[in-house]
Amino acid sequence: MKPTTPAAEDYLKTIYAHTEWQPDPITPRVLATRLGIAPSSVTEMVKKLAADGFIAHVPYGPLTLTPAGRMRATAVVRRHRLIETWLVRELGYTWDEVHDEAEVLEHAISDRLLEAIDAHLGHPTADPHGDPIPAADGSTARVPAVLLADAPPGHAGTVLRVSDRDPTILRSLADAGIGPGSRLAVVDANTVRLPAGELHPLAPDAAGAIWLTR
Amino acid sequence: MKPTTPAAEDYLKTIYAHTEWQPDPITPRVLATRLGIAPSSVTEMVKKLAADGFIAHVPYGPLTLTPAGRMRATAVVRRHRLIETWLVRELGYTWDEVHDEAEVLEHAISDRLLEAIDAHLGHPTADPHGDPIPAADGSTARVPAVLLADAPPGHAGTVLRVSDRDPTILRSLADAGIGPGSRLAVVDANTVRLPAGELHPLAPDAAGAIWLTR
DNA sequence: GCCAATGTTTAGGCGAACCGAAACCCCCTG
DNA sequence: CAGGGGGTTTCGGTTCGCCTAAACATTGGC
Repeated sequence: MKPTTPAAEDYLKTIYAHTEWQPDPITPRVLATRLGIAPSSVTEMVKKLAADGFIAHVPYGPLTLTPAGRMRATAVVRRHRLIETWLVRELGYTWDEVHDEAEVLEHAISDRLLEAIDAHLGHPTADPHGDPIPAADGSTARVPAVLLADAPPGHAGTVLRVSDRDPTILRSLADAGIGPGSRLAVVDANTVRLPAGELHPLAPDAAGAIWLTR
Repeated sequence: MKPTTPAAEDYLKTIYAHTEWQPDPITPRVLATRLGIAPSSVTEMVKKLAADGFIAHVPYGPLTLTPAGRMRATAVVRRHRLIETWLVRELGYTWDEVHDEAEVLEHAISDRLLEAIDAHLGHPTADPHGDPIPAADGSTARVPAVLLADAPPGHAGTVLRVSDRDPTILRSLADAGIGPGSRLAVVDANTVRLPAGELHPLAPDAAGAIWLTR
C-alpha cells in the first residue's frame, strides 16, 4: 500500500496507543494535544490518512484505525519497543531514558536492522516498561490488566506494565525496586504493600501509570 | 552555533568526503551529482550554509568548509563510521551492506547513544572499510596512502582502505579474502599478487577503490 | 428547545528542500 | 578577441508539515 512518512507514522502510532489500554476512540483534539500540534494540523493529516485508507473518519467524529492503519501502527510500535529494549539491555540506558531516543529511531531503522535487533535480543515479547512488543505480523499478546488507581484496596497482583509517559514516575519506581514482575498489594490510592510487608508511598499520579494482574 | 538539518549535514559530509583522499575542492556541479539532486538546489543550500558560517563560497567558485563546517562534517562522519562498525561487529552485517543503513541513522542517533556505541565497541579508530573514525573533537588520524591504480607495478603494501562507494567491488574483494590489513603486491592495473604467491585479477574499477600503504 | 461553550474544519500562510527553465558568467578555442 | 559551451545562479513553482484566525458544527445546560 501507500508509503508512510515519519509524521504520518506518529499519528497512527498515537491513535493506536490511545486504545491500547482503554476502549474509547481518540478525538482530533486529544490527538493534537498528545502530538503537541495544532488541531487544524490534525484535520489536514487525517484527511490524507483517510484518503490512503489508514483511518476511518466522519467529519466531527472520532478517529479509528482501519485494518491497514492498525498494521502500520503496530509496525511502528514494534520498532519503538524493540529499540527501547535494545537500549536498556545492550547499551546501559535506564527505562526512563529510552523514550525520546526510540521516538526518533523508530522512523530511521530498516526492516533488516529491526529483525537483526529482534534476533540479537532473542525475540523479546515485552519492553522494559512491560508493554507488549507486537509480532512482525501485527499480532499482540494481551493480558487482562487493572490500573492500580482502579483496583480496590486489598487487591494484590503482579506489576504488568508501567506507562512510560512520565520519566519522573519511572525513576521513583526504579528507586523503590518496583517494575514489571514485582508483586504488590494495594493499600489505598497512594500506598502499596511490598512483598517484604513494608508500606510504600507512591509518587503523585503513579497509581494512574501502573497496571496490575487482575 | 546554528543547528543543522539532516539535509545540511549531508551537504557538509559530502564536501568533506571529497577532500578526504584528494586535494581539489568540490564544485557545485559535482556536489549536486554526488547528492543526486539538481544544481539549483545546491546553490540554494550553499547560500544558507555560507550564511551560517559553515562553508566559504564566492559566486561561481568552488566550495570549501570553514573550521565550523569541518567540525560539523567530521561529527557526521564519526557517526556514520561508528554506526557501520557497530552493524558489522554486533549485528551480522557485511561491509557491503552497511552504507545505506548508516546514511539514515547518522542523522537520527543522539550524542548519548553515539558515545554509548563508541564505548561498547571499545573506541574503534577505523570502520570496516578502513576509513578512519574521527575523534569526538574532530581530529582524525591520517596515514599516507597510495591508490592502487596509481601505484607502480611491483609496489607491495598493506590494504589501508577500500572505498565503500561500490558494493559490488566490496563483495568481490570479500570473496577473495581481501580487506583492510591484507598484504598484496601490484602486478599491473588489474592484477595483484597475494601473500601465498597466487595472482588475483581485480574486478573492473577495483584498482580505483583500494588504498595501500606507501 | 435554544444557545453558548467546546471542538472541528476551512482558509490563507510559512519555511524547508526540492524541481525545471531560463538567464547569466567564465573561460577556452578558433 | 569573439563566440560558444559548460557550469552556476535566478526565478517561479511544488510538496510536506506545520501555524493562526476565522467560520462552522455539535451538544449539554438551562
